[in-house]
Amino acid sequence: MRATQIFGKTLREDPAEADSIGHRLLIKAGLVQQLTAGVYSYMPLALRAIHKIEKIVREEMDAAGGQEVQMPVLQPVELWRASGREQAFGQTLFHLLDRRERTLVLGPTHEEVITDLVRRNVRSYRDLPLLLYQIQTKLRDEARPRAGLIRVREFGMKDAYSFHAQPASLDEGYDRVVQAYKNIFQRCGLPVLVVEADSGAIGGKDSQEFMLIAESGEDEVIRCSSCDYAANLEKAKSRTRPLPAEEPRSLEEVATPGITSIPDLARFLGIPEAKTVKAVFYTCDGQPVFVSIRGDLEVNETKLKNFLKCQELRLSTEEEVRAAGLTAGYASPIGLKGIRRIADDSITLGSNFVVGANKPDTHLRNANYPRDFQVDDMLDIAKAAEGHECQRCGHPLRSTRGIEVGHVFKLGTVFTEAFGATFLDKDGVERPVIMGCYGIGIGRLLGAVVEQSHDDKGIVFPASVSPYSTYLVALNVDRQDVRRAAEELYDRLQAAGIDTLYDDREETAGVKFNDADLLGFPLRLTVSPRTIREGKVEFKSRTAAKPQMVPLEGAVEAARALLGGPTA
RNA sequence: CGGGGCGUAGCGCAGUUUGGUAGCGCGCCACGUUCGGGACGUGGAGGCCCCCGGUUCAAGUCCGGGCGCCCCGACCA
Repeated sequence: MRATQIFGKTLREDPAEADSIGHRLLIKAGLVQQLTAGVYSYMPLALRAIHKIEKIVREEMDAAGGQEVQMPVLQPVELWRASGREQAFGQTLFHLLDRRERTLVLGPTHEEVITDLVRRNVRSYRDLPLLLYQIQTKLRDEARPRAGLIRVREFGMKDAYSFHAQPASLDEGYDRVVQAYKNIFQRCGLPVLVVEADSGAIGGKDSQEFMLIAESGEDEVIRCSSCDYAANLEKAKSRTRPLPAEEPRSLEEVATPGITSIPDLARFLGIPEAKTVKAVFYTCDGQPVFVSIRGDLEVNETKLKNFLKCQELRLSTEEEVRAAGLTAGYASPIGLKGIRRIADDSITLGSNFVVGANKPDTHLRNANYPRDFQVDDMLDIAKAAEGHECQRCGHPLRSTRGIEVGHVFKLGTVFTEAFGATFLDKDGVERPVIMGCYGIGIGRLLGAVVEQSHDDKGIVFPASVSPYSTYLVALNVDRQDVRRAAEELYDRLQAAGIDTLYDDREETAGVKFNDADLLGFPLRLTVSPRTIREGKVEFKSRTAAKPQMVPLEGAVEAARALLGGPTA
């Protein structure tokens, strides 16, 4: 492709509405353009990168035994009512009416459609296992699109679904896809971390996310500084350090005027925050829930929500707290009645805690579970945090941010039971098909690559996903000898299967070199009066500090060797 | 949904306080000079000042309403 002909060009100035580095580079390099919030057009260069990513994805999915299909974006809402996910997705699900006033939705994902498809086509255990995948546009009316290609409302996604007769087969298929994903990210030049993940309201058992560690990432990842434990904050567990054992003392009131927060309370009484028990009030689908947790910890709302199995979980309003007969700031699990009580198991790791007295300006010392109060349920609902101990090895945990580029789930039979997708096993018994699902955001992957791989001059594309492998610069294109040498080299590169963007514009050297750096293809070749005088061409790798000269006649071979074979 | 910011040429922005001919830089077109890290000169094209309504002799500017975009938070199978 010639730079004089390509659609789209680089920007000289930084775009105004780009926060992350990756987003800024994508726009400045002219790769993508926003149409409306969270909706982007892909320019020819970006699309070439996307196609290369998709090729890698297809190769690895096929190698894992996948078969590619394509399912509709337009879907009847009834499918979503059948699975219960019209509610679960809520406003994120795009709805529309057709001319006959039938409600359709724009697919945010395809579990419903694929399960329906499998129901119609799978009868016997002999039809299983199956791994089906597609690369299809997804639409989600996100509350807040942001960060360029990272969170958008319309995006390309590779989604795959596996179907099995036995749990062991699911485990095996799941592992195979995980390996395929590792291969895909590695081939795209992305160092990803596989972390344990929450599977959401309608999830199954195991779930893992593939995270690119990045400052601009939306997710918080907790990982061990020593062993390989890593998890999304939503899922992460940590070991809570027990407090030194003490003889239980008797309960006594203490005046704490105006002290309503744990930090104030600890300071006022001269005790560590861990010696207090914090009370947090939630409203779970309209029902109040009283949560107790050791004062040095925070509630992990995802864990709590999963346990309560509710649609909506939120902090209670002041009115709701009052209506439940509680005194905000001084609420107590002691003597509590008529409200569901949940506690984090951290309250057993210590004794003689300070808790609220359920009357203003007063707390109680020496509260001990279960001597002084009981709860309905006790489980791990604590948020892991930097500095906590790893539950596997005891070393300190670290917190980092990450971009989720892939997510895999063992769904089990949640969907197949809802849709009646069953098969007959060897014994002639009808069973629900066991299911797994696996996603990779294609556009997000491109965004992640750029976010991750750049320097102060621009993008540094890994060769595997670079729009072109080679940027051929001709300087002084008005000179016939330069023009001829550059054109000839361009032809030879193309004939050799090396995909090349040929900068034949009448621009100065600075403009061309800066664009070459900004676009970040792996190899830059320069033909100029200076080089052809010696019968040479200048080679510069995007990551190399200095260029080197290569004879013109050996240039194609040298490029091929550098790039590791044909690249088109 | 709560909080904040912004809508003026393709892009980045000034002008709005105090109403009076719509500007700057980059980019774009033409010609000339330049030619290895975002050159220079001369000439030019390009505007629904987000939209609707109001006030006024006069509105980019003031008033009312709406829409859009961005950021923080909530939310995010």
